[in-house]
Amino acid sequence: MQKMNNKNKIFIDKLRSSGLRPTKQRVEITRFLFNRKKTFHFTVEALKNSMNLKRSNKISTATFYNTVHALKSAGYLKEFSLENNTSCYDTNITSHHHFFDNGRVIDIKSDKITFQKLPEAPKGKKIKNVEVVIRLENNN
Amino acid sequence: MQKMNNKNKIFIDKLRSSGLRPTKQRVEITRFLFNRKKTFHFTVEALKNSMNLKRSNKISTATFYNTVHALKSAGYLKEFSLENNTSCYDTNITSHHHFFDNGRVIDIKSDKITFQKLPEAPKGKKIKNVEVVIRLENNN
DNA sequence: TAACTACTTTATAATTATTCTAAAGTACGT
DNA sequence: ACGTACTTTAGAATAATTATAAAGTAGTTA
Repeated sequence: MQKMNNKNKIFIDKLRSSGLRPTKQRVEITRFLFNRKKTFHFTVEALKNSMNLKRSNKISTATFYNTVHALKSAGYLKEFSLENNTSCYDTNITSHHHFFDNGRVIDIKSDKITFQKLPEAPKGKKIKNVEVVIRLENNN
Repeated sequence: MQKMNNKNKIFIDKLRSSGLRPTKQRVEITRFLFNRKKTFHFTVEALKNSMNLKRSNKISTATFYNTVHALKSAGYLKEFSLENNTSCYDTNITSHHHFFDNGRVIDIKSDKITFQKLPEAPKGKKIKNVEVVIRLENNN
């Protein structure tokens, strides 16, 4: 398909290492997700709406879901559940925590939270990761 | 409706203070949830199946959802999202944390986790609560 | 207690997020 | 350029949840 120009190399590499062929649609999605200064959070539905808004040739829902899932399985995205039972994905894959502020999600750098005490894992198990959610509300 | 015998008084009181009339169905659901030694976790679907299994006169889905929502809004249940984007409710409303072990949820007493450092809330906001999820995996 | 009214229950339809399906299209090794 | 396995797509299917509206009930009032 499209030439493997340098512009897309890193996105194509992400797709390949996620086990996906770099199709036109997938490269565009991956570029949209990772070609930016700051990491961000998104739901698949929001991603779809946002990308398809300005397109005449819409990318299908299934392709969004497939691509996001593969990127997540490969470790390029982190997934977490929102209050309203939808999956939210984070392009920030470094270990970190979150503020939840009425549906808005804000990153907390890992070093902002440290533990004095943590429980042992039950026997036969070990800790895979520790995630903290700090729920916020308005003052007074 | 049914006499306000002592047997059901505490369940009826829970319903009343949740803004619900103590109907037969609601009292039965509330009794099922709170008439036990240990707290537990459930999804609405699981609750419904479990209670309706042994009943000839099934309680409708809507009644389960309505009752659980009201009890949760009144603070008698805590809600959290599972990985698979379904709502899980906890009859343990004391502050505590959770192990997530492949779909199984295990309580962690609040005092098993203490913090050395926590971030400030953004300006205009304050911390409502802090929830920790420790994800487990099998050894080696 | 009888009657009334607002709140409930219920079956079923609607909705939302997500996954599946199968036909038409495309990447890429040969 | 060819062929095959992988993709895209629209639309159907599924799962969890919420909405609807008709029939039933709680609780107040007479």
